Amino acid sequence: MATQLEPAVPREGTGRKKLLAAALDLFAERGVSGTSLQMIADALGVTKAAVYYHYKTKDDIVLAVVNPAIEELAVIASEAERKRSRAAQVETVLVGIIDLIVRNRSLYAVLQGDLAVAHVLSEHGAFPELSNRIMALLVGPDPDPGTIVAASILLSGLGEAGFGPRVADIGDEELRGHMLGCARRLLRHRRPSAATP
Amino acid sequence: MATQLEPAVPREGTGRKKLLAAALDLFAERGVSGTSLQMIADALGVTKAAVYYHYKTKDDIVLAVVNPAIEELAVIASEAERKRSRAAQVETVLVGIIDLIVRNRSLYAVLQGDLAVAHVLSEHGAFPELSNRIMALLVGPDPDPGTIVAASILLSGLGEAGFGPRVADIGDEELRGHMLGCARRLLRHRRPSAATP
DNA sequence: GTCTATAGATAGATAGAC
DNA sequence: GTCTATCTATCTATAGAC
Repeated sequence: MATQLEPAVPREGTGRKKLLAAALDLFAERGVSGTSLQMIADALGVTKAAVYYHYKTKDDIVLAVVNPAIEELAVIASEAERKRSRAAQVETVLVGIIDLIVRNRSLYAVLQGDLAVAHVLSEHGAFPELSNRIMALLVGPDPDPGTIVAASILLSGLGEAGFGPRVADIGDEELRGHMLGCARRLLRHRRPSAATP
Repeated sequence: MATQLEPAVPREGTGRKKLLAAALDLFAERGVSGTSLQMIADALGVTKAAVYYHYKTKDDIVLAVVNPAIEELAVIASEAERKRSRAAQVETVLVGIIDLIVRNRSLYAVLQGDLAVAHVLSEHGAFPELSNRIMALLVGPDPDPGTIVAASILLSGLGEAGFGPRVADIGDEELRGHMLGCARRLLRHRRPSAATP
């Protein structure tokens, strides 16, 4: 099930949990490259060495912060790929991703907006492939350039907009609805020649 | 006039021009915080000290890279604010920004996607105010949350999508058209109660 | 599990020769 | 204008005491 009630990265907890929450806040505010282990340690009120006890490298912290979102995305993609109709595939991806974004607004922005994260993921994980799967689900087979542009704008825009200050005071329920509306307006324009079976 | 034939940051030139072009490439690929002055110097085949001859600080380089785009944005905003009808204001902003993005795809992504750039601009410039002006032109007075969400998605999405690898092989003319289509689809949904005079 | 201490590398930045 | 040389601060990361 893709829809959960808790955010992917808990705001409170002990040890690693608090560390990841603090790191996420800093990553979202200053960027991964702009965040030092010293800042993370200071935010927790501990020393750098204490941080290194939990994670061996900075990359490990980045991966640990971002991993819950990636796993949820993988679940969403698999769920969507099991649907038979194109419309159901698109709908499953949209509802799943928007729910993920709204539930944890800064995490998705860090995941897809930070170049340092992209760099780490391209080395340590299979995220590019997952990203391609999701894009393929959105645009379908043999997409025209217009659909590719629309889907690119949508995926980037949703992630960044969810974290932006202008939507900060919009409630989860309402934001979800508006984002879904935007997504459908963007993707549903003219149907190509082939009909959906 | 907002539409120019040359990109805002020239690809070739001498001295400062080449420096800014190299810096932009690195900023777009690794992020500002992930780019050291040594990398910029190496890209030019010179030493760090040679870079410091042209610009006193790293922030100065960031500002110099991003400044042409900001100036163009200011021209677009002023041009749009002179229009009398809301529709003309929106159209002027959309055409101007999309032209700017397409003409120099990585520059706008760095300008609005990099947290380090945002940090520098909030200290050294009046970019937040300009950003608010453009947003206000897009959403109009007393915007409903749905319009704010749509405009946020649009502005973030256009910038990031213009630089993305998926649209890299789409020509300028065609990309411009698709982006304009997406923008109009996103912003033009239901009209509020007030009619446009 | 958290600390001190420190290594080793690299960051941004400066002085002054050429 | 571009260089060598160097400074200081900070970075990631490790070793080992408590």
